[in-house]
Amino acid sequence: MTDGMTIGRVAKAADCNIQTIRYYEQIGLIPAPRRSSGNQRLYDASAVRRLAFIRHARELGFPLSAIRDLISLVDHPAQSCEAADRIATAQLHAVEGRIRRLTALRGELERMVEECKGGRVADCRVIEVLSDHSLCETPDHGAPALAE
Amino acid sequence: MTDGMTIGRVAKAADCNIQTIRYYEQIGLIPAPRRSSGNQRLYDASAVRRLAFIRHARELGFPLSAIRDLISLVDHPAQSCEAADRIATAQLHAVEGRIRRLTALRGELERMVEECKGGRVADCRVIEVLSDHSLCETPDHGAPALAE
DNA sequence: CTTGAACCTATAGCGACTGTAGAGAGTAGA
DNA sequence: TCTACTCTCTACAGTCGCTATAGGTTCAAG
Repeated sequence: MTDGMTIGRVAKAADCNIQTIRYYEQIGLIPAPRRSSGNQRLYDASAVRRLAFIRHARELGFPLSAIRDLISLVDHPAQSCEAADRIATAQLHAVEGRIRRLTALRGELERMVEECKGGRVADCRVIEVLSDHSLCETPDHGAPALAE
Repeated sequence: MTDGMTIGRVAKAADCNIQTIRYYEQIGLIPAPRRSSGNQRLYDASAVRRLAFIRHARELGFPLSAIRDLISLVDHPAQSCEAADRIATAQLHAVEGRIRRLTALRGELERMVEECKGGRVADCRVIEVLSDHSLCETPDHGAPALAE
């Protein structure tokens, strides 16, 4: 019943689309499953769990490289937590940085939207702010560098 | 003086790297500038302003498609502000969703790092959370829609 | 006139997918 | 059994927003 699920069923169960599953297999993030006589992939329940893990971590912003590391921890649950601690701490710092930048950004966007009340574009606060960096008071000194 | 700037000077002035400028030209986000006798691009001050506008919007997380729309508004300043407001509001919602999700994640990561003091991976909180979506209280269900 | 920095084009690569084409596999009804 | 239809297969191109490289040309200083 749980054994021998086709890729479509797994995709639904793990809320992950089919191409993405094949992509994860291709880059070695999940193991290649066994095949039916007609060469179709057949998964068991553990594949669904792993995919759900990956998708959830992705939704939370972990890059695949970090997920790869986390998976190798999951696969060796008896060892010390140290590596997981390191990964999580690094991830925590990254997340904190992103929150800081996004919070500054939210303030600016709120101000823009607030002041843009049906005027004409010529007076549009949104465009004014975007045009002049000095109008924006990022508490973050350097370049916000949205990326990452 | 402001007229006839080479791409390198413009890049410095607008805090935007050279390849990116050529890329923006290629995709039609900025107009192709005139050229010197030796085929080098020569920009005027308006190009710097436009690039600064684009870079600033990018830093704020606007996708190029939204920026394209904003530019067309800037180029037609007599019309209503409504479209700019819509774009900025969508971006604001996207940013708020991201902050919510990241804040939830930060909580989990903090707890994990806290509880991960020489224990074993088998008991690791973050892995547990990542494995089971129901443990996490993200108020935001859906996709970010706009940008990043 | 020579050197070296800045510029040119064209192309490939990144991460993390998504979409397509054209073929084969599996299933349900007549 | 035949047909119709859906699902899956591989392989590869495209997405976004750049960044990097290769191999050449132009410009400005000494």
